Amino acid sequence: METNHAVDALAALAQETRLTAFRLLVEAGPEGIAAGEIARTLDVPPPNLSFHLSALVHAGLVTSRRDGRQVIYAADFDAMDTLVGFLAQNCCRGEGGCLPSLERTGCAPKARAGKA
Amino acid sequence: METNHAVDALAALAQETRLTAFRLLVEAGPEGIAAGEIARTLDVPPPNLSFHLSALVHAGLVTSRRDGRQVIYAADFDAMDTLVGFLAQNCCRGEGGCLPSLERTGCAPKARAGKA
DNA sequence: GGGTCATTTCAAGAATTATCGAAACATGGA
DNA sequence: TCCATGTTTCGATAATTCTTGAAATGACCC
Repeated sequence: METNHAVDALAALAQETRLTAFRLLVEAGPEGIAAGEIARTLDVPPPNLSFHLSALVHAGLVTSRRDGRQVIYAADFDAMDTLVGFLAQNCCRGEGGCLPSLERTGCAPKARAGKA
Repeated sequence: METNHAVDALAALAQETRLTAFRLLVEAGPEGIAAGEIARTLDVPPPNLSFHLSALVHAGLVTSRRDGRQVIYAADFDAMDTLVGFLAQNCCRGEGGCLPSLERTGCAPKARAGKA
């Protein structure tokens, strides 16, 4: 991941409405949520939300597809993995155990017996 | 980690000069680097860099201490761990293995035999 | 086609953030 | 004390981003 791309992704999440929307999409899983429902849940005017959602799409963190009249947005989990991976590398340069928080989240790769 | 704090930390890293400076500080380790040296390395005017460094300090990602005439900045690894942990939780809600990239970085907690 | 719902685009203004040069501040040494 | 060095603060400007309401687009149903 290049620095520029990382800056874009970080900037996309560095805004309250967008971060909250993204968390909502992550919770919703691959099925995603319609734009209107996000707007209602977050109590954000639709044009405003549309602006922020397209920022997330532009940053590659979210995908969109049309379903009838609705537009469904969904988190791109691979992109998030890439971003977290980038940050991890910039946090500890590969020294094992430098991200102890990950133990609590359970998000790290499954432990393999004997591997250090 | 509250959403607001996460937004602050993300915003701090969502700028090229700051992200580059932070990577430099991570590479330098706990000993840190003097402000002037960072400015020279990044070829950024000192007042400009000072502005960005204080943004990183304000976000809690970096610490500063004076050493004679110089001010030494150092990455706060705990803060970075907290941020990555926050993102991880917002990425996969605790489902194991949702951040495969971490396997490559080697940053995740050491695997424990038998633990899944 | 006409009507309605869901969403986006547009244009303008407000707010925030970044950059720059000049000046101020702090430290150490002559 | 005076000077030199390293860094920050100040003030102004430039650039970017956010918000808002109005209008446009796209899809469905009659």
